[in-house]
Amino acid sequence: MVDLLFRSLDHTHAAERAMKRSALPFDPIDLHQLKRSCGHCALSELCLPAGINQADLERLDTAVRDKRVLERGDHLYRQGDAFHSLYVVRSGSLKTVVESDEGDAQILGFHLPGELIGVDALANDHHLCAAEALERTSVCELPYTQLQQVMTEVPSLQRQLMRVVSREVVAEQRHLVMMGRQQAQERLAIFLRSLSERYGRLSRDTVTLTLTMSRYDIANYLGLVVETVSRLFTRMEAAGVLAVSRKTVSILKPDLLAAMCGTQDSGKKEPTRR
Amino acid sequence: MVDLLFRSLDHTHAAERAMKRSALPFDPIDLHQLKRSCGHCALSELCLPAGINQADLERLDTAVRDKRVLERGDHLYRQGDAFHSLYVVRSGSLKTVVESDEGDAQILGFHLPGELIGVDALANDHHLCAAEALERTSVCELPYTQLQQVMTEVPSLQRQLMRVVSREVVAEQRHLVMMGRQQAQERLAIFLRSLSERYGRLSRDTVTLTLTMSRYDIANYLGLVVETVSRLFTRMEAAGVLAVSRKTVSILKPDLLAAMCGTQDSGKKEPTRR
DNA sequence: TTTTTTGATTGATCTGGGTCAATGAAGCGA
DNA sequence: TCGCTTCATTGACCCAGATCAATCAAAAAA
Repeated sequence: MVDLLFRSLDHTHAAERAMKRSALPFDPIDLHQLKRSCGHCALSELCLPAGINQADLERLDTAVRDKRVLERGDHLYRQGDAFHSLYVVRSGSLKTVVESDEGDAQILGFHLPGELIGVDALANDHHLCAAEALERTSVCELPYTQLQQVMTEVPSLQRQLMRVVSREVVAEQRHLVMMGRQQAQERLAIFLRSLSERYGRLSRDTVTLTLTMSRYDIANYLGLVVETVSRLFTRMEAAGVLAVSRKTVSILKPDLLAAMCGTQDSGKKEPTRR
Repeated sequence: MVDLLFRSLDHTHAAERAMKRSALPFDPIDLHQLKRSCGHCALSELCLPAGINQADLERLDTAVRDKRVLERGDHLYRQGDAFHSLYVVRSGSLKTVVESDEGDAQILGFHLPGELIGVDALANDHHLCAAEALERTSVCELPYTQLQQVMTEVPSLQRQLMRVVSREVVAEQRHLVMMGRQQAQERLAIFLRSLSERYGRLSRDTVTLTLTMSRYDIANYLGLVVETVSRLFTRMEAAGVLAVSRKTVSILKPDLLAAMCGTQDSGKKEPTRR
């Protein structure tokens, strides 16, 4: 809750960091990735290239700038920054956060590989939220003017972008329903299931999740308080549904977890209306 | 909380209604509007045509099907319906609602003239929420395949559509922040101010608002219960901020209302974290 | 017109989850 | 290694807003 002096060009800082880093020893991920194109990307089916043919893919590659790498806590962009590019997460994870004038923040989402961020900035050419890396994270940068150009030439890309943006809208809607209708325990259950499912799409382990965000982040995202989240983890572990150890959470009883997502009326008949 | 039998084609019903209606006496609005094109529409600056030149506007018109008119309570589409078109509200207002398996609903938004709805359906070709008219409402239908075609020919339209979609994302984000961080009174204050501001953009009275939605709808939208909303109206009227009479709400002290939007700490120093 | 239904308001009471406070347990820089 | 800071957990208490219930008014049906 301190400095929110808008820096219009975070890019410069990132560039500096990138240069420093390349002078450092072992950083094999970076080097590999720089050579890769959308056509060879493991994420292609989740990402913009989905359903686009080979020739058009090459065209798309011209609109993708070199990947950027962020360390934990680095900002991809800050609230108020001028808009230049959309970003696709390549590896790692980020959170997007809006901060109100009063100083309190709301986390809008956690973003895993293959997911697009920055769409909110299209409305008025400024980022309305900040994007911050939760761990070492690399992203593909899509400078928007170039992307637009390619889209006019490749209609299927235009269609695909709309689809991806729509996914973003849907995710926000689900978040909204959670905030409006769900009880605390349901929220956490939904969050964990959704995370597990998204891990699954990335062909990761869907049972043992490694949370890259803090309890504070989880609580904030769920519209709760950190103490409540902590208590819920404890309770769900006691119920045998989860095994919790710090950042590592294992889903021991997926069916029970799923049951906790609905309005878990363990006695009432009619669902609460509110 | 009753019938959610998905009808894949609500269009047919609307068509029937339209025919019936045209046989009825006085309905001058309809007749006028049918003649109008995007180029002459009073909403053009708020809507898709914004920033598009005359020649391209004519092209856009080819992608806009005849307007549809809905009566209060009519559905523009239902949850689960197959996706065909986006819609722009022309006059009147609608609400979009998701209903969970458990039967309880969450209102995602209220939609005024110039606003686009249906974007969430692009993700998987099915509407994930229902859109229901709150009063007699007319919309412009944009069949998506045609819209796509025109967009490939008119890049500025493509850009503009992304901008409008982005506005939708931003609105959802604001809703989310409200649900996550704001107290009950702040939520209502924010809601009223936002409504007033949107009325202003439509050059309507920003002081005396005519609410087209019920208290239940407002409460649901705000993640509250109808009793709470009712009490808040009473309290804000007692405080001299509002004059409330059924569906008509006048903002007597806009500055006070604005002050109620922030975390109104009438004593505390640090803003609550949560 | 009267009856019925639906929407809105108000009061009394209860509770889920927030607030406050204390204690551990990592991680980290020096 | 030792403080120091940050993150996480747990307990005791409290309150904003939900629930329950009753009344009233408007609108729709009869």
